[in-house]
Amino acid sequence: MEQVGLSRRERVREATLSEIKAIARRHLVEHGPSGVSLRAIAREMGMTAPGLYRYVSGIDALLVAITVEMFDELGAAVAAADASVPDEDTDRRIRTSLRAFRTWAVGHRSEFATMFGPRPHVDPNADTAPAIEAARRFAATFYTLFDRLLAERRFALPDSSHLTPELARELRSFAENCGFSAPHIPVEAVMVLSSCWVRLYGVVCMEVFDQMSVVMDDMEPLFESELHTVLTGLGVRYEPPESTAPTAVSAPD
Amino acid sequence: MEQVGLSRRERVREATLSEIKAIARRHLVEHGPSGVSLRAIAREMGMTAPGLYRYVSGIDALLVAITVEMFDELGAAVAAADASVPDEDTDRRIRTSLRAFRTWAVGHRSEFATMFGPRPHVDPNADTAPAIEAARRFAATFYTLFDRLLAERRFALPDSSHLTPELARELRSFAENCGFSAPHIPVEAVMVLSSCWVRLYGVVCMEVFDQMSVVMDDMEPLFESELHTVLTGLGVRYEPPESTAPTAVSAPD
DNA sequence: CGGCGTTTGCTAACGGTGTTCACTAAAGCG
DNA sequence: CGCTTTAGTGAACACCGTTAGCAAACGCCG
Repeated sequence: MEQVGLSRRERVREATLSEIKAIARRHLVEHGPSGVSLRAIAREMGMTAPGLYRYVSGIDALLVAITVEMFDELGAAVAAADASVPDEDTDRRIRTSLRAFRTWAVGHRSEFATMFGPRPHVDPNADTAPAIEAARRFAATFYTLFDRLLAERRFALPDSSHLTPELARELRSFAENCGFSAPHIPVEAVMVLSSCWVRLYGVVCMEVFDQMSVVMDDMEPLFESELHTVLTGLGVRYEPPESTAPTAVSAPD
Repeated sequence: MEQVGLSRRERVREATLSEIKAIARRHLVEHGPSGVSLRAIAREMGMTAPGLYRYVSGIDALLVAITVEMFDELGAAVAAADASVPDEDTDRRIRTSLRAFRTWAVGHRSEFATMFGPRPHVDPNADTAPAIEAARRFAATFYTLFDRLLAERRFALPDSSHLTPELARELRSFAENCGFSAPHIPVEAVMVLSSCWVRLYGVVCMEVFDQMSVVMDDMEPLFESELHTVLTGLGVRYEPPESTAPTAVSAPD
């Protein structure tokens, strides 16, 4: 990327750090979250564990670091999908983006779990700020799309009858802290956004976390069904996914 | 419970096994999932780690065992809540049961995470069948309530226009394998059930897994909001929770 | 080119983990 | 009482994260 003004030393340093993160990432997908160990990484790199401490302050920090990368990667995947459709076709852009989210998730289960799954008892000294920032960046992708829908007045804002003061307060806090909504966005809209996100997050978690696996072997139809009702409620036209083999994680060639 | 015809030996055996599980459970809530270790448990019991292998085939099996207990406990909590309201007041029973689910979840985050969170790379030799069975038993609680709604024709079945063959197939599989629906339940109903469950599962996961924590500090209003729309769609009257301090986890003892 | 500080990586060590094996001591039973 | 089954131990192996001290390489600057 941008290692222009870096001294030779800094360049090789950056390179080994990248290698560390890459191997960590691979171990994550191959052996699960608990399968990421400094010693194993060092072994694979032909060095010893303490040496890694020159690059990473500990295993927790390493996990945070790769979490950042994964959020960026997910964001890039979604953005790429979004960019692959004509700019003015908002409806298709949204469908495509959301499907890209699910596709990435089911194709990267371990990653998704560490990004969106339970945070193990996090000790206060751990600096998770970068990961949170990365998550925020990722979310922004969807905010802009949603903003567009809002601007186009695609859906009617729900009447604020069942919108308790407490909920309104939380939604306002949400809108303020999450970075988007520079113009004062109505809380009702934030609520619609939350509700939609809850549903899609819910299906995807169910699928990735392998709930239901005993009882249902392909979750894509259920995702599509949720997507359908969510989009409809948002005033976005639903269309089934374009061919490309029903679900089967496109194992081409 | 039912240790009637057990020899003295079997009784004390059962007792130590219970102690093991109890300590494991406590370590789980106090130090997180990775904080459960056979050596620590043994130490606390005044014995050595290998001794535990007389009772448990390994740490994975122990985790499965306590997962079973946790599902039973969650099921009991929900059932107790359900039983605490007059039998004929279906609406309130449903509200109470679902709120009991969330309350238990937020009050037992580590447990919820191991029950409903991502399953770490599960090696095939692990026998998770008991946990799955326990989960099934738990789910049954809600099936019966839903069955009642269905019998009372509380809500209109969605038209099967956007019900693709694939979705229908999966829903049928769901209905067959999950044990309820002895009478042939319409797939449309199963779909409504799935959709509702997805939403509530979604909010609760978001809350327990601490997504949003940066952006929103009390998730109860959002849960209530989802509950509202879910119930309304189900033909069940929504009522706000009965006072009892907004969220505050009813610190047990 | 030589010197010298900085950076890198090593070894050794401590304390922790799961798990296996061989063994003793106790408990139960005929 | 004697024999069998069982509970529990100790030692060992192979891992893990992390710290401290040290030696070698690197790169800069005179």
